[in-house]
Amino acid sequence: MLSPSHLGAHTGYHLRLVSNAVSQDFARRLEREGVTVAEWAFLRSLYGVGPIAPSVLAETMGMTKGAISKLADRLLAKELIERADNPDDKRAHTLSLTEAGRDKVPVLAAIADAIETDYFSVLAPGERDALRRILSILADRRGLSNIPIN
Amino acid sequence: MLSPSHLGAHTGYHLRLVSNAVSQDFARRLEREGVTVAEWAFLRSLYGVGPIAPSVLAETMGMTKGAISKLADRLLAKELIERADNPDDKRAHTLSLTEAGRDKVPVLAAIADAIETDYFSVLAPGERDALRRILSILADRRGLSNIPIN
DNA sequence: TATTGTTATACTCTATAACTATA
DNA sequence: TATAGTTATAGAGTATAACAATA
Repeated sequence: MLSPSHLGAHTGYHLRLVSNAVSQDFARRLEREGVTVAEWAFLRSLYGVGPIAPSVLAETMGMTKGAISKLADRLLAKELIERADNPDDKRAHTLSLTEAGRDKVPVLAAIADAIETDYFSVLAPGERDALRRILSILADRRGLSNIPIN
Repeated sequence: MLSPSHLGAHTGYHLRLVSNAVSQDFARRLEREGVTVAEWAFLRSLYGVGPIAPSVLAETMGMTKGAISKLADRLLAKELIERADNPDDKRAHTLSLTEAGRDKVPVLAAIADAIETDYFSVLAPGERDALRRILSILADRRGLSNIPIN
């Protein structure tokens, strides 16, 4: 090899470039609503379902129990979620949205929708479909199902 | 709207899902060489060019001066870069690769190449081209040129 | 006064592991 | 012993701002 490949030679570089821009913009807009991207994913995961154990959330969100605990602490402090004891197992408990949390989800979803439009409406419909299809191929191949936070 | 859009409804979600997987795998492999993704980008930016001022690096890498200072401190400690005074301006100085740093870059580039193959060779050539083209459209539209770190 | 660069502070996310309480 | 969850620690990234030295 004559010279080591440069940063832009890799698809992953371009992927991160666009992904980070979208995520950072999303994070900035969510910040005005007082939540982070991780908190949005957490709240959305709780929306429309019954009380969930932290361990289940850790599994579906691809985070450790410790990370879920910290996130839950913040959301409890913001009174967007609430904790309840599990009567069957005194070690365990469940998390669910408060009324304020339930009200918040559609507001946050609207922000996510706005980001989608702002960033991806420059693509022709066929292009956006192609992007989604290619990303699905890559995700499926790796068995990715966790919720991306960064 | 009947129900707030779900996490997977947004292209940005799928973008982060794949981008994070690639980056985290890349970070894990770089870790064995004792560097982070940010350090790789830093080192590659210094490769093949003359001594560079931290402020210039901050600009090209899209990081603050403070972040560049911290990165530079780590790379100095690892003896992969060196600092030199600027004789024309006593406030300023420049950064450049040490011999060890120059030797390291091709090794790290090979890791980046391996990641490229591992993740993206599942795509047909036309698909990979389409992905690169679509990402370019999105990056150009936003004037993105910074080096993505996450 | 403005600029170069360092340093300090603070916050998010990540990972590991020690720990408590209960099973 | 094993499991549910919390808490502690540490590292990497982000951002803002105070600061020293020099222009």
